[in-house]
Amino acid sequence: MASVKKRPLIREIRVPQQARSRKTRARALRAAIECFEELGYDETNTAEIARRGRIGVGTLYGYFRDKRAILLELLEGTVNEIANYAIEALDPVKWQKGDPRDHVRALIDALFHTRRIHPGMQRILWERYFKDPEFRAAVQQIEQRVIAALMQLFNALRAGGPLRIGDGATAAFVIYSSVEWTASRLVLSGDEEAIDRAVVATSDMVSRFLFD
Amino acid sequence: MASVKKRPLIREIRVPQQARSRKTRARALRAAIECFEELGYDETNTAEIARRGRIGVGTLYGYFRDKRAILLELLEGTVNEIANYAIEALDPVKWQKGDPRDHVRALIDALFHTRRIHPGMQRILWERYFKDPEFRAAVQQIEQRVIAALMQLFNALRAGGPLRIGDGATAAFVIYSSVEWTASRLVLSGDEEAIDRAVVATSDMVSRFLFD
Amino acid sequence: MASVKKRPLIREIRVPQQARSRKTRARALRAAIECFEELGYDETNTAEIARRGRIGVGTLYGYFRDKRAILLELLEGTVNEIANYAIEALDPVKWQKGDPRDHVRALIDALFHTRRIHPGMQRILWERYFKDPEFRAAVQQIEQRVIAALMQLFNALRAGGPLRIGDGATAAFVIYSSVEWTASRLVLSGDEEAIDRAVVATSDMVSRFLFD
Amino acid sequence: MASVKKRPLIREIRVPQQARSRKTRARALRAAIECFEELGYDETNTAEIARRGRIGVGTLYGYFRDKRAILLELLEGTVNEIANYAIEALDPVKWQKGDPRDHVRALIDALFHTRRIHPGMQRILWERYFKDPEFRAAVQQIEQRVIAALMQLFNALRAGGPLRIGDGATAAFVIYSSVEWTASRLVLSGDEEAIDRAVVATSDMVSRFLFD
DNA sequence: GATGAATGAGTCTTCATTCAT
DNA sequence: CATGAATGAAGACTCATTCAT
Repeated sequence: MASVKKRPLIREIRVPQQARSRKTRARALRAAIECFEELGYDETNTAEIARRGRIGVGTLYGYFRDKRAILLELLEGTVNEIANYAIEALDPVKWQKGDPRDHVRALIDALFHTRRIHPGMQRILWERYFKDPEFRAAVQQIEQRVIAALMQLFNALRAGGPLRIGDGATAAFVIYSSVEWTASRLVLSGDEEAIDRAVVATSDMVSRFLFD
Repeated sequence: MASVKKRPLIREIRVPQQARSRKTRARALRAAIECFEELGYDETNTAEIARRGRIGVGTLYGYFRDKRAILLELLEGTVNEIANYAIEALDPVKWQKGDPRDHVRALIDALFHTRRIHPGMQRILWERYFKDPEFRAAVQQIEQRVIAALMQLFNALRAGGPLRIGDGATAAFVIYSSVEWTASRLVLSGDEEAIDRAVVATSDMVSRFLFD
Repeated sequence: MASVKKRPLIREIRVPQQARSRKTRARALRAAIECFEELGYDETNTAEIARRGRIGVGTLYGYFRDKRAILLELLEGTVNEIANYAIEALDPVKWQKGDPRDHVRALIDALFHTRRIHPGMQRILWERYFKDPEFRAAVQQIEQRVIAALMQLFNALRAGGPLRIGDGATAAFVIYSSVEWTASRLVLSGDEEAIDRAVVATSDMVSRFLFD
Repeated sequence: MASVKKRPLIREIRVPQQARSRKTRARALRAAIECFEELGYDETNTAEIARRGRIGVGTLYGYFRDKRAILLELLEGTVNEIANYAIEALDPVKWQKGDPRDHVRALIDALFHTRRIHPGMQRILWERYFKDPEFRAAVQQIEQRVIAALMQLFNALRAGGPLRIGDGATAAFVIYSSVEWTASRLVLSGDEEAIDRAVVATSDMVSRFLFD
């Protein structure tokens, strides 16, 4: 069995306040990430997470609604982290100076190389994205924030000179999905040189799409 | 089962020659696609496939090694179909006449709209892609054929005038993954107008990357 | 299950320390012995064992790796028990006094009558012996201990007067297998008088073989 | 699942008269013996027998009531063959001349060495003996014939000089089971030299039991 | 007569989740 | 609070047997 089940749940989920409690919860998450990475989500059972976290299964269920909740917390954290990074980097103020093409390059380079999350989690992220509508909706909401930031940037850039794109929203989406996917694919391949080459190509593609 | 060890006895998989047999197998596949679409792969059990196909579970296992084999056949068929379509459309001969930008547009339009496979299968395709290394390898092999076709086209196009891209292999990969992913995402959304807009934007992006 | 590969995840087998746990495990074993006795090994399913033990199937699998492990524990225990009894009875010190013929008779009498294990298990023991090479090897190792004890006794007896046998190892094996088999056959028949008569005959046969 | 089931059978079993039919049946038996030998009874499925016999499964069921019937025919044939051999060799007329000890030796030698049946079938024979009461009863009937022959021989031998045994029936049973089992065990071991040594020891044991 | 496609009951085993201690 | 023993529903897969062709 796999995902997205009913939850007629009443159980109170503990929100750790004490230092010790926070630590226990963190241990659980660390153990979970280790398991998911190594084995995948479905292949990881809660007993294994508890064992590696040196806690009881019951304790696990004290901190998380269910197995899926652990994954979602991990995954949403990751997605948000990357999104926040991108959004910050897309701040129009930062693009006022210098060649926008260089900014494009720098951002894409960062996105392609900075893998804050473990590659195993990357795999699971996409797997769940297609499997779990609720999770997909959550991710899409985060993605919308990035796309909105892109559109704001486009508006700001238009002030400095015309962009080649007409429909900013669609352009933002296309650019976002292209970069995201190419990055994900390359992370899975693990080929560092291929990543470097792809940074160049992708930056060129995006810059030409936008600027000249 | 009865004894000690698991069966090394190789079950013969029935290869249908007779009309009746072909029909049974087809019924199984039709039922499977229906289930997978509606419920997802993991959530579909073999009994349900059999029931919808109006066949016995045993019959199912006469035609397919296991549940996974059913999915793989369906998925590989789909991936190949799309790949073959693209490869044919990328035939340099066809690009000799007319504006290459129009060819780009036409191909992307076709890829974004023509979804021969049910969108539910599209979801499962990517889900399995990240979950099942063996399947991933199979898909990547097919993808390589498309990328090779792209590179051949680039070479042919260079004869008619310089391309803006340097590293053809990387450009092909970047274009391929961008288009593929944007298409997949949009298919899932099901928003026809968004697809039309994305066709324009994606075509522009690719054309500018390649040509001017 | 959900994904692609079978579980390399090693299930931890519960080793009961607490009183409650010990009781649960014992209940499982008692239920298993009852089922095996009554129905035979292959004909017993794990659900039936669980039902009779008033425990969940899952609980069963918490204490035993699989169905076979339950049987092996039961069987090896039995075999060992009998073997240990025999080995102790074969202690040369005990044979120093009295007529060796009487010792032979007493031991065979005990072996033929003392059936600590249920006769149904006896049947399964031999059935598995021929079916399950791993189990057979385990039993043979235990048998070797008895045969070794026999040989030591022979050596000790030679001190008190010559034995008629030459090759001690072969004689030990022949005696062992003769007694073992005759006992097993008679247990199955359940005919008490036949057992008594066979004790006499077998003792005579063995004594004459060894002593005069 | 394994053995001894209900049979509310009505199906007519074909008794082959034609030469071709006899051949087909023989092919089935040959294939079955091959499978049983190689894989064991439970591990052999009817499809495999049919495949190796180059006949259809349906055909198989035309000649035999069920899978078990095939085994029983094979097994009973084997048991009878050995029993008949022994019975013939126990004919008192043949023991009139020469030292009875030599006859004992010769017979045991033959029984230990002559393995008309494949050793794999030997294993299955005992496995089924303990598993299948109906088969066990059939075998025991055959065994009774051998034991009866033994008793007749004893009576004849008493004419030529006193035997050491009192209860002929019990002695016959004990000797029979001892020899049978030792032979079976040794066949499984496959150690030719051990067999030779055991022939000597067993003959000595039996001769001393009977004669001096 | 021969065939082999079709059947579906039956089995072991896993694992998320609960709750008594 | 923490624990981990207990649970049992759920699922993939096999195979003896039948019967339409």
